[in-house]
Amino acid sequence: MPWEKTFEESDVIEKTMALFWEKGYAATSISDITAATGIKRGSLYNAFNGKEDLFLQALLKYDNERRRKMLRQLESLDDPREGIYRFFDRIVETSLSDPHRRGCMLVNTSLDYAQHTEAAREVVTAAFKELTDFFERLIERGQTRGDIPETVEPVATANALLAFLVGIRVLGRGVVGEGPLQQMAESAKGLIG
Amino acid sequence: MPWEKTFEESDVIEKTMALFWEKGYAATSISDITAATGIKRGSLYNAFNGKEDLFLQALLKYDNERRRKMLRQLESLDDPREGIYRFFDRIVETSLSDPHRRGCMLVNTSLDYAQHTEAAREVVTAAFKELTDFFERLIERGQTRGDIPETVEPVATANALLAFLVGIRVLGRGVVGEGPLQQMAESAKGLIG
DNA sequence: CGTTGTTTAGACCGTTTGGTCAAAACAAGA
DNA sequence: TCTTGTTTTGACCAAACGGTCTAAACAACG
Repeated sequence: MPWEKTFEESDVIEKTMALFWEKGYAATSISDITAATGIKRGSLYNAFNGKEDLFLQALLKYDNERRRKMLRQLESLDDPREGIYRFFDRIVETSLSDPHRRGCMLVNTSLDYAQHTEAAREVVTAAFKELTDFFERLIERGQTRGDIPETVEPVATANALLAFLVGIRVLGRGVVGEGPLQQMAESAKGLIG
Repeated sequence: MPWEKTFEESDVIEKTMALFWEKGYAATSISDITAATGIKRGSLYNAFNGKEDLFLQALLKYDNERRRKMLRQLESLDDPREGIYRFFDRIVETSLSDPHRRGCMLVNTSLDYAQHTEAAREVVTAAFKELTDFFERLIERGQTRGDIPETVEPVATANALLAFLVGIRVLGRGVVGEGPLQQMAESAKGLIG
């Protein structure tokens, strides 16, 4: 008896994500979303629970399809040090190649931390936790392989790399150009020799 | 013939600054401002040119009374390396002691770079330029005094310190606690030996 | 083909948005 | 005290906000 939806929910979320990513939560309106997706207002509210829910879905999609995917790829490399190197190369490259200068949606959201739902905050917190764990793990693996000096303290360095990541992604939104961004990435790599 | 204003413009800007600083441009409404200052709507528009102008004034006030003041203090120290050390100690301390977790208004604004007026963007750009110049200058002075190793490349390191600054201030808004923040500051100091 | 249960469309809701305006209030100079 | 030029006040504006709701459109089942 039912009737299939005429749109793919994940397509809507994908386009919605692009909006929240670029303009942030407060500056993105429901009308922006209906305009960008072609979905009519009523259908949107029939499929989702409102703006907050839409944002959470978008954030989860970003987290799954970008952050998680990237870490998975880099973790599978033979050389762990190379994993961290490539991580920062890709961060800089991604920042520069995006014409909209959207940066990283998780970093953007972390700045408005207090304004968001508990659910959204948990996504951000977990994502950053997994990032430092990723750095820490790769550092330790690099040390057992002899590629990374034993003088490098894994936990502290992982936190420092996180700071670099956030700094690069924020400044990459427009304040700073290609040169400085690359220098920052080189400094980050320098922390693990 | 005139009639003096019954409020101090700088007081209004001060309270307005606190709002924009905490919630950002888009999430702060004119009603928020009239509520916080007690100024009636019409008087506000009589004294200022609107929301964008209000934000610019607030940003300038922040830049002058916080960033400029801090750099001036630290630059007058005898030991330039100590200047950079104290800089990061104060950044962490300031981040943690603010119950509202507002971070740095210039950093917050830099994330919404594209959304702001050209005038506001110029303030941010100039502020960050002066920050890297500050780091660079202190590094060079530290090197001529023999306190900072000659192997430290002033320009690249200045950019790296800027990345740390931004990272610490963003993560200090809530995602991360005291321990990691201090570790990041220590890593920043570590860049200049 | 009619019933059933969902989706769609878009008019509609009250509230809030940034911004304006006319009239009243006012202090200082004449 | 009366004029003068600015400030204050609060009502007012159109537009946009997030969200609701009803009626029509629809595909699948009996």
